[in-house]
Amino acid sequence: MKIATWNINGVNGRLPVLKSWLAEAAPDVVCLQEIKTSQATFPAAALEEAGYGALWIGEKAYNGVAILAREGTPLEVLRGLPGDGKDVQSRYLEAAVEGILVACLYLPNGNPQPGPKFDYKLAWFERLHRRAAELIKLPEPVILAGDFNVVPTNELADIYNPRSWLDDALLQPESRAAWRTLLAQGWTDAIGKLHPGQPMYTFWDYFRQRWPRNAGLRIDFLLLNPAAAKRLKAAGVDREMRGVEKASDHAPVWVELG
DNA sequence: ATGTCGGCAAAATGCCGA
Repeated sequence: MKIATWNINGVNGRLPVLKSWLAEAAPDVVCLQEIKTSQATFPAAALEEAGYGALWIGEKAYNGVAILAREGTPLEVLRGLPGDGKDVQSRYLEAAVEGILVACLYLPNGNPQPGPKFDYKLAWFERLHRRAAELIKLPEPVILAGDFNVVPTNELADIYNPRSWLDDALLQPESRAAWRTLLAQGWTDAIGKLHPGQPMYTFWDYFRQRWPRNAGLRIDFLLLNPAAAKRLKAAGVDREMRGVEKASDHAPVWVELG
């Protein structure tokens, strides 16, 4: 069973790219972030034609997440991250597919920092800690998948060169501490586990020729609870999707569970 | 500071967020 996550950066503008990747990669489950569409304008019919049922939380122009499943619609478990009734941004969705609980998340970027956007990022992270602490206890496989907007370390595995990113919210000590607190609950970073020390970048900024220079960051992750980690067979990044015409600035990341 | 995208409002250009 193949489960993927992809920050698609606009699902409607990216539909041809998404459909060609679905046909090629044939994932069973896909978590999408930054669908950038209102609830009513999500391309559900086109994805249905491509063989995928969908759940989604839209938001006009910004954010938005979706979970796609081949052969049927995912069963919704939770819509929105608990803990702040005033948070109106569409960033979190949970669904069950073939016995696996999948949480699709788009963690706030947090720039500029310091400031209210960075405060929102850290508060959102704490809410995620609380939800994840419940999920990791479940006996069935659970996967937290998405764009976590954190570069865990300055190592080459996570970033080509931190120099021009040192003031960025993605590299701040507070963001990294929140990341480590999450992992310390017992989650397995699938790519880190199977490709230790390798530069498995998932995002290349549109600016400054960063894709041609492979000047990437690793900020999209699939985190597995112990039941899911036991079944981990393979993991990878579909880098070639960053090089196509009209590419998203992120590439798909996937795991294969046995 | 800059660079480049997607989406949107109100128009072929500027803004926001990333």
